[in-house]
Amino acid sequence: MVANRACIVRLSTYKNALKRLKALGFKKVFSDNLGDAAGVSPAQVRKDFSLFGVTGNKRAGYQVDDLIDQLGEVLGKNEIHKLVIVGAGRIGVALLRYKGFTVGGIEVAAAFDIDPAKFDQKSDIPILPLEELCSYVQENNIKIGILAVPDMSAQQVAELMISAGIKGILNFAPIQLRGGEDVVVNNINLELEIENLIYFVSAGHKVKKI
Amino acid sequence: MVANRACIVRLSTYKNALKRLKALGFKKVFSDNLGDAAGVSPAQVRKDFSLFGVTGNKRAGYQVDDLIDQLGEVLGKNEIHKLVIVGAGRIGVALLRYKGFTVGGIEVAAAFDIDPAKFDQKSDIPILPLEELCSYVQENNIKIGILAVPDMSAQQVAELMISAGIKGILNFAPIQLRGGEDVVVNNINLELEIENLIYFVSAGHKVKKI
DNA sequence: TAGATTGTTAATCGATTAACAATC
DNA sequence: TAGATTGTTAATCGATTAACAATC
Repeated sequence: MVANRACIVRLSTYKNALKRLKALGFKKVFSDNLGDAAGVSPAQVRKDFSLFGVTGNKRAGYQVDDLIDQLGEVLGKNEIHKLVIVGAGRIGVALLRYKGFTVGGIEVAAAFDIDPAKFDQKSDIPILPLEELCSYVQENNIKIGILAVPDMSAQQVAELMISAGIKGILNFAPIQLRGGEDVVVNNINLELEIENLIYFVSAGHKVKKI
Repeated sequence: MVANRACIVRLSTYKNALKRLKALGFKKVFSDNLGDAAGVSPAQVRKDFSLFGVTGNKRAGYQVDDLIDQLGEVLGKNEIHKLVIVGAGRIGVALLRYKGFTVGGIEVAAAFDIDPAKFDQKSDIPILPLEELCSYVQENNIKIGILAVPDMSAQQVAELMISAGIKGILNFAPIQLRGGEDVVVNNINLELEIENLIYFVSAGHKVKKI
């Protein structure tokens, strides 16, 4: 069996849960604890691990530190990954300033915009002209980009990113981006999430997870 | 069969796609077109519709306007829904100012924070003290809230929201919120999304959608 | 050792797809 | 009418869960 996105998402969730458990002083955990913390069944936890050769000790569960490390290995998170933000509007800038990334081995290298008023070449994380995107991405061997531009230009800018060599896009525009064979697009669509809440909150709809 | 979250998400996606098709001048569509626009199979489109009694015309496809209306009805989006934002940090404020909501029948009524420096009672969308959350939510009969506070206080603030009567939470904190029987929690976890991209972009992993 | 928990296989469950009769 | 597309049923596919042998 090949892992699907849902499974990889769970691996990340386990890792996050483990970090919190570690902060609470846990030295080892069982599939039971982890399932609880991640909101899935213990069988699911063990199954996911077995797909990736992540192992523990029969009868003795998993060593927290060791497990975090194994999961980081699978997820490619034991190195630092650089990314760019395209679009320095409200969302782009909020992400630019977001401190949470640094902890997780993710580094925002630079942002890009077309509006000269946004440019800020000297900052720690510079905001550069969009024309420089291509050369910057290539020179710094960046593979991941966050797309936070208005809907109308999203597809066009996405193509620019892809032509520059970006292979993974986190898309904030509420459209179905046409990527390409070897490009992964994950979407964050706020309105859709809220619409979804409205549906499940409205009278009488039974809640079903994920 | 009862619809699951994935199905409801698709209904929203169809509706968004329809609005774009409408803007392009389409008067009617076929399950084929819609599937393309939403990135799913035509059979899936028809199946989803049939679950909710959304119908078209044999041989003549679907009238765009009519379909948007039917979907809006199912999704409870033909009225305006108010929501509150809890936490007026970077993300909270970015959402506060986000214009996209107004189009979609979603209205941000107010935001809340504990920091007096953030208060702004006079603005169109006021930023109020957290202590007023409960009475505000009850007086305005609000059911949906966006949670954008730091991780450490997220669970506690969520419980406050729930006790005030909030039934649906869009959670930006990277933790598994313990909600409750009749509370729906949707999570947006930026780091997790990026981690996911890293995995699929890293050498040799085959891409599988959703 | 006895008891408990893993890792894995088999069983179940649910969602997607294919196919086709109905029909405009 | 003939052709095309819906709506729905049956078949397939995949993911989750249950169960249990292995074993620390």
